Amino acid sequence: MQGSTRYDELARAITESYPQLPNRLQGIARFALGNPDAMALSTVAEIARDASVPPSAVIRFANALGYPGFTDLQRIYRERLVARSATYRERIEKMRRTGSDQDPLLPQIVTFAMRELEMLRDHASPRRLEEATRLVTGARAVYLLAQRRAFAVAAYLAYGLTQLDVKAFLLDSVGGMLSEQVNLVGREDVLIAASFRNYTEEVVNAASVARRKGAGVIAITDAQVSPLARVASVTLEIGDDATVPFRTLAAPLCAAQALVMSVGYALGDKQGRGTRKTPARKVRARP
Amino acid sequence: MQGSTRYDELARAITESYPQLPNRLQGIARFALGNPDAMALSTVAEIARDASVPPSAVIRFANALGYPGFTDLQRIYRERLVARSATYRERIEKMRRTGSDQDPLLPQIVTFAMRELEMLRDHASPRRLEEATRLVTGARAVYLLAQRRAFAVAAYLAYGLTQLDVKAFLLDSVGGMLSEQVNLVGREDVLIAASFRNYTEEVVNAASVARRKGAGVIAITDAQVSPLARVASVTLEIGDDATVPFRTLAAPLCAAQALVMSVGYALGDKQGRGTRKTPARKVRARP
DNA sequence: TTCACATTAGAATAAACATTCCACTTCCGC
DNA sequence: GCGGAAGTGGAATGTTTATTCTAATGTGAA
Repeated sequence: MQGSTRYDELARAITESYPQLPNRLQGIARFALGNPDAMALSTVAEIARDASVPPSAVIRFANALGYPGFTDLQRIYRERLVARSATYRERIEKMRRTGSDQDPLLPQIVTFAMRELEMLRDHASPRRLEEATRLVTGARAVYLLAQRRAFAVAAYLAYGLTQLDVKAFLLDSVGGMLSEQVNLVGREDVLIAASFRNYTEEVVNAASVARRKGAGVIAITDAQVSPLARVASVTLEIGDDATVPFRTLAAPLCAAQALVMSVGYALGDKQGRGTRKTPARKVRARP
Repeated sequence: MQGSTRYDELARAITESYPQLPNRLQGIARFALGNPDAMALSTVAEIARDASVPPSAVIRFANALGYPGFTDLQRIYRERLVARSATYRERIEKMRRTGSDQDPLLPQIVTFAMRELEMLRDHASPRRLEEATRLVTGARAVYLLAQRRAFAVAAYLAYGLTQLDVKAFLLDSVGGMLSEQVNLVGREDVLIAASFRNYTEEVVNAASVARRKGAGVIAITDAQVSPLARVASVTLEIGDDATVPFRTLAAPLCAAQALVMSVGYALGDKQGRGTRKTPARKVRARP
């Protein structure tokens, strides 16, 4: 990752050219350095008012720095505002503009996966993860449910939780007995269900049934508005960036892994199977 | 820190009113929840384009939420953007002071997953992906094999390939009949096996058997030196950074998805099920 | 003091933009 | 099926906003 952003360069350029700038433009330079947020979001007129200059001076300021107009200058400030997680988004934007479907396939997929992971990081709520962890550690048994594309998530959860000696059962609908399997879920149990657009009806229905029976339901899904989230007790949401042309499973699986590891830590603390560290290390070694 | 911002309230309002919203507006609601930065900075036309709706629908969306126009709605998103960059600055400050890795769990996992994806991108060989694709498209049937942690990869491949009308069978060892299942693999078939450290013996053995019987074997594994790679016809390797303290499934699954999509393109071209573009788009829509 | 030239303010203009309107379609209750 | 209401897309509209232009003002050298 590079050390200096376009904004950093701009700020340096303003500072350096400041002495050569005409009077009025110096005033704007001071304003720009001191109010980058305003530069990003205000209109020329507003900035002019706040910096006590006429609007045209603001344009001339942009010109003096080598930009064709204020709009181009403002772009830098806006970038900075969203810079905290825009790296992969920008890359995707660029791919769309250049229309480079000719990139090798795998780098493309990796880029989209990265973007999804960024979304996950930004949307993730530690509180919800805690709640989910509490549900799992307090449950008599944990049932895992997902179909089609999302099935991999349930499969991983079954593996991970079983490794922690949690009683985890994969509702795999072998023999077409999904509804019978769902009936196993009782008041003291927890169901973890994963589903993404377009949401598999059976999964949503099953989650709904489990909830009505008094079981805790943890949803791993792409947005709060997903039908699965609506019937869940806790939702771990992945986030949904419309500019990503297709989905990977990277983010859902990381969310699942976070849950497994969080449960691992919690059990290590509670049951005192060794020190606070020891079980944790065990968990970290093979999650 | 205050409990809830105007943006939080807005997000909640969108989530709650979502079910009552008309179709088009639901699409915008999803976009708005998933792309708050875009909502803050883009124009109506840009948002409309990215959310695949006409511009007027964006206005109607704002109206539906009780705002006189989009401009007023956007104000909320801009507030958030400014507030957010402030707290982020604080966070950096704090991290520098404490110099600690005491991040919440999920951001940590995401960081490691991203590192793995970078490794995958750097190690990926387009040529090997092509070879694997050729094997799959030329096979009578494709068998998927993986155990324990890697099972999710096989599960995904089974789903993805089946979607493409490839005859794909998941060797799930139900009933403990793995060795019998492996005997199904014949000279004209292909076995895709996934395994990572520490390599599951059964998987390596099964791959070895399949190879001796004349079947093509595609390995998804972490390095060329893996015992699985040694018996494979083609290896898609993930790469292995020793500094990453634990593994995620992000990279293996992206590799699997690359294979699925590559097969999808190849079949689209070969079988001429529509134009060059049509099947590709279908694949991209739900990979 | 005067000329030449850069600087400036504010009006004029052009571009971008949000918003409205209307014809058309879809959906729902009867 | 039928009528009405709700939803939808796209063109037309009016507003906001950036930018340009011009006349006026300040500034420094001769």
